[in-house]
Amino acid sequence: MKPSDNDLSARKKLILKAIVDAHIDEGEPVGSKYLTQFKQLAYSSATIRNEMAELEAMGYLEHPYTSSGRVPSNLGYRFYVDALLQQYSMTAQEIFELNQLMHAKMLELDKLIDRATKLASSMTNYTGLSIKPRPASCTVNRFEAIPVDSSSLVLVMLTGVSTVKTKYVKLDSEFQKEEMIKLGTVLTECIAGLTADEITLPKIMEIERQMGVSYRIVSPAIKCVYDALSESDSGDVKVEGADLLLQYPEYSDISRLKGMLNLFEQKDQLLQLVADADDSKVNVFIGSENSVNTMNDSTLVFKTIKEGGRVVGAIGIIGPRRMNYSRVISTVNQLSAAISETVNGNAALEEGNNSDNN
Amino acid sequence: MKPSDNDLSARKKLILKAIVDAHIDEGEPVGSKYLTQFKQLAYSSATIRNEMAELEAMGYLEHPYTSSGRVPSNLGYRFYVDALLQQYSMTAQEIFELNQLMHAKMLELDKLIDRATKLASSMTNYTGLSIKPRPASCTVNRFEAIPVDSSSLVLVMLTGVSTVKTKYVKLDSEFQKEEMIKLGTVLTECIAGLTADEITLPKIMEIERQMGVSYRIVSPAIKCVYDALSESDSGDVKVEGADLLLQYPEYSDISRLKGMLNLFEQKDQLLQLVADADDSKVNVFIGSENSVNTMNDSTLVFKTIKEGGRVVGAIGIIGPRRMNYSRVISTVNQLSAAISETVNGNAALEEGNNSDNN
DNA sequence: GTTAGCACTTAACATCAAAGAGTGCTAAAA
DNA sequence: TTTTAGCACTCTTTGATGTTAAGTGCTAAC
Repeated sequence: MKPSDNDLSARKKLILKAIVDAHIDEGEPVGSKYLTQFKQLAYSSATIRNEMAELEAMGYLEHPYTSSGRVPSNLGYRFYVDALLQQYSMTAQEIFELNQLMHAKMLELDKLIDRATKLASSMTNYTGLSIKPRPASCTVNRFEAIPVDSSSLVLVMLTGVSTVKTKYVKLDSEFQKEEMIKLGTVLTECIAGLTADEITLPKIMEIERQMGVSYRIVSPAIKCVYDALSESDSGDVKVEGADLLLQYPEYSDISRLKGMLNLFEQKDQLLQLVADADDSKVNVFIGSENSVNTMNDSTLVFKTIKEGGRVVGAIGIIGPRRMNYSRVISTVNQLSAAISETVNGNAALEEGNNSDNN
Repeated sequence: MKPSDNDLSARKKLILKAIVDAHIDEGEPVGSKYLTQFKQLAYSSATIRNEMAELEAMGYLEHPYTSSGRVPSNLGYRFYVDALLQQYSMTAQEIFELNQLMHAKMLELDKLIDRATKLASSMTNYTGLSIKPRPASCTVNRFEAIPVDSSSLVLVMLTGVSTVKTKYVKLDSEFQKEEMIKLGTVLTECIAGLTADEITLPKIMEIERQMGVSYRIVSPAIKCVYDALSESDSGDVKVEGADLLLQYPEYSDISRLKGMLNLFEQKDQLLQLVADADDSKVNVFIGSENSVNTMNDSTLVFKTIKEGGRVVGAIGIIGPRRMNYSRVISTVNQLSAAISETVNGNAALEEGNNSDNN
């Protein structure tokens, strides 16, 4: 907070906040006369007008046209979010729903994120984003091979407390069950904990050596492992409640709506955004602050979810720039925190207190 | 085809087809004069006008208002699709892309369906639906338990050639690895092939009896099995390319667009639609022919995908009622057939001809 | 420093007229 | 009997015009 950034008189702050609040409520440019109705602003419209002109000169407000009320600029929203926003506190109902979610008997991270996103969307009435990033350096802690028949097996890969991957492996020729089972042990021994890039040719040769006469089983299997580690789980973005956007007048403009729907299709762009973001706090991208040019009148709020140290997902809310920030931010924060807690608490609860979790 | 249904003179058919084609092309009501430009219709506008009036009386055409061109009614489209449509033949490019998809080295049904849907959407320029119905009576052929530590294990359930489910099972107390492994064998012995409903108390007691002293391991595991069989995989609908809708003028109308986006959110409704549909052919739901009232100006085309005898998914295209039917129908047909083939060919290819499939 | 007053700007809305497209009907032609 | 030309009629679309209302900027007075 450099003084130059924050060089607003208390009255200017009051007025700016009132304008942003009013614009969020009403959705329309707010004029000086309208503001005089608030008793915190016991000034004439002319005075407020002067202040507004100055706020505009400083870049916090904008003029749609020569003479209509003011609208906050990106900078105005930014200042509002960073400095003027008061804490939102959840209602009993919301806390109840959140607890419901968290105590639901499911540990699967994916579904947890999906449900939290759905909840976030319905609680805020904006569109929710359930984001599962491409695991940057996914590793497998343990391999297990399950023979299906003489020429195929299922490779089960345990990657962490809440994720298991399976792949069907089709073999070139026939093998004994024992050979297949051995494959699991050998893979675990040789390449557990490695990323896709670290599986080098020498490693593979070592595996083949250990498999002895069944060395031909290795090549197709390794292919699957490689797939599972890299390409396979290539990140996913789910959109919850896109239709909710339509209730806000900003999206009556077809071209703006198109931009938004387009963005929803470009999952890569969203994944990138999340990948580049700050892990430690709620991220708020107001209007065109981020690289995504199509969302000039929208805001994206999201927070990542970490398991151990690694980002394993994110939940987000996207809606009109004119959104209820305090509510959205607190909802996203609480929900993501709750998930992180559940997922990470997991390991700590090793001894298991009841049979209700699976 | 009762004669009464098909009681249209050759000329009426010609005119109806011309009207539907023209309306699909132009998107606007088509008038009598416009039609005279086609040389198959070597009549004056007045003659055509008379025929149009009769077609309207028969219910095949509609009048937006007293005097503007005609638009096909649902019945008109229906007749067009059932009786007037000529076969579309794919371009070399399209056949190439389709083959690309099918020869891609992935057997996972889910991803196959997703990719096919994406392809269908991009080939037709309409929105794609990737549908994986709630498996009505999912059964597990084989269970395998993988010990993780002394109080948790991963239960791997093989349900078919291309599906594997895994569940983390958290146990009440500590068990030996051997006990866990035995659990897999016992489960396979006792409840392989059963649906969720068929797992009765006697069955469970039998499992516990067979587990002997480790009987306490059964209860949490059964819970997971139950989850996996019923609730868990509760059907999924993915929408590909919702933004494509916006290029068609019918969706410039916000309320119509809203109906569509709303429909996309109500996955249950779509799942139901697919569940009720005919397995054996491409289903075409024109306008409000189906129960979904919100899609009066849209058409849904889809075909289910079967593995063995069971419906395991569907791919569909949804777009304006005024869509390119021959193209959409053939695309959906080809893609779903290709997937069915790949999936079902699977079993037949047991001996494996190369290592390229996993 | 604050306020009242007033001229000015602009969007939004309603009204109106003219243009255009297409029909239905009648009567004539084939 | 079928087809066609002609014409009056209906309804949408478009553009122009004027009016209203909201809100600003500025100046001068408090």
